[in-house]
Amino acid sequence: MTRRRSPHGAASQCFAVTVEPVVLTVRGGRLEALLARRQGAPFASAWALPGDAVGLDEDLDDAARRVSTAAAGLPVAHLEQLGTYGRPDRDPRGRVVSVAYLALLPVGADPAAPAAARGGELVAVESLVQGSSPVAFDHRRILRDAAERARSKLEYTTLAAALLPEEFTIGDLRRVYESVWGVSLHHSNFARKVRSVPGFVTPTGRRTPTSGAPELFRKGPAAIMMPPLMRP
Amino acid sequence: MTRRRSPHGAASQCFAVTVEPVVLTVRGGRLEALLARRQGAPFASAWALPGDAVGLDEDLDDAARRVSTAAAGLPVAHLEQLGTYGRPDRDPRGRVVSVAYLALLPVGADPAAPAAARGGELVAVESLVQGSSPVAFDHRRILRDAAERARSKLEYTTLAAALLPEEFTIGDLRRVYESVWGVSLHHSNFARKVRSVPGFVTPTGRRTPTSGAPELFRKGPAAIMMPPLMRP
DNA sequence: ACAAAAGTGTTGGACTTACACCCATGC
DNA sequence: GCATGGGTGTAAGTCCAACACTTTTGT
Repeated sequence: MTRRRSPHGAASQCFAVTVEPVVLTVRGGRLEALLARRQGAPFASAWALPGDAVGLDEDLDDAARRVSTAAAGLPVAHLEQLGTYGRPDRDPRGRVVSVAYLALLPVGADPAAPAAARGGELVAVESLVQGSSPVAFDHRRILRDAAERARSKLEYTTLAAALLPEEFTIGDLRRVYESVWGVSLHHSNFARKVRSVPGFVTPTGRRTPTSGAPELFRKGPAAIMMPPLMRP
Repeated sequence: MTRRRSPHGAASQCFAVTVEPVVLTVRGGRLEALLARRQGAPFASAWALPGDAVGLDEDLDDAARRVSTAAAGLPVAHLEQLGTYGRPDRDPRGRVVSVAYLALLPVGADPAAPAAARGGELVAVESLVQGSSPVAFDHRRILRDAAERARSKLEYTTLAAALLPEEFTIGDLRRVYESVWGVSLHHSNFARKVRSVPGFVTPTGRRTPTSGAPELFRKGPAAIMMPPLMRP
């Protein structure tokens, strides 16, 4: 078996490494991503993810948290590594290896104001993935992978609560599922399922002052759902 | 939103990038991984994954295929990206970002001979993950993540066939599941489930010349299993 | 009263589990 | 025969999709 070449020996190569967080949220009943229009070449005026170079003494996860927080203007509610994209030709300026992250932002905390000041905008994921908008580099692929990861993780984890403010109703949670999956779910069967999963939601005892006075819940301690809540 | 610094501008940093394939196979009713003992410092004589630096014009997937093929002495039956490990202190020699891959090797194709010539050995994953053997760098963590990925992917994909030669019996397939999961499964219910999933296995019409003359199958076209085959 | 939001009850179907039993082959 | 490897039948249980219906509250 070939021994590993020393990473700093004569055979060592030099790569630029960036993190590319895909900050997703739900707005207007759709899944949206936080992007910015590129100012200069290459891909001028195309949509791009808010990436940045990783610091020489910075952990990848820390870099992703730094960049996603800066882009959104507030801390994200969930952050996980998505995958690494390193095709030699993916950036015409040179060899860049990008570690993509999936980040989720609560719906209430609209990043519009702080992010807009930095040039960031929320864009419907569907329009980007379908190819109806120009997207820089391989970011269309990254967006597609991020959306698919988010969609499938709603099935078997309690991640949907990360897309909601601290307190929410079962109906809010159902609308998150409906928005991310692009389907409509049976309200009563959905509520039965959610309340039957131990630790998915915990009741606060209080109610919203709206019609029907739905009960308010918090995210519970459970991280996974077993059996899962399947897409129709 | 902060613009991305040019990867080759003044703010650009320099990283070593490696691929670290975790080559898994089943032997002796256990899940085993292909490792080599380190020759020099750091972590001399500890077990390490067969990693190597990515070439400057090489795709990450290509590098992983090259390294896993070289380590095993034959092409792997499955290769997928597992995750990227980039803690600043993970290699005392400098900043190394490693893209880990999960690779699967058929049981019949024992890499013993070709790999042993290169210093590679198959080691039981359980003994490595539990901490009873010394493991270099953060490779124990990578091995744990790889084993968990393999175990969970057996549930909802048809990946188990990648751990078998081209033709196999339902019993062979069941023994793969039992070895990877470390459980025992009901033979007849298992066979019923496998044959009910469209495209999991396709019959060849031939039988093995052994007691009972079990029918031989090939891997079918389906990649996912729906509903999944759950761990007990 | 009416609309909106959520809880309850019930049915049938899909799937799983466990167990018992039968079939084919090689020795 | 009989051990080995596999296939079939069936009953109990779980879970879920679909539907109708009730309750609570704000306007």
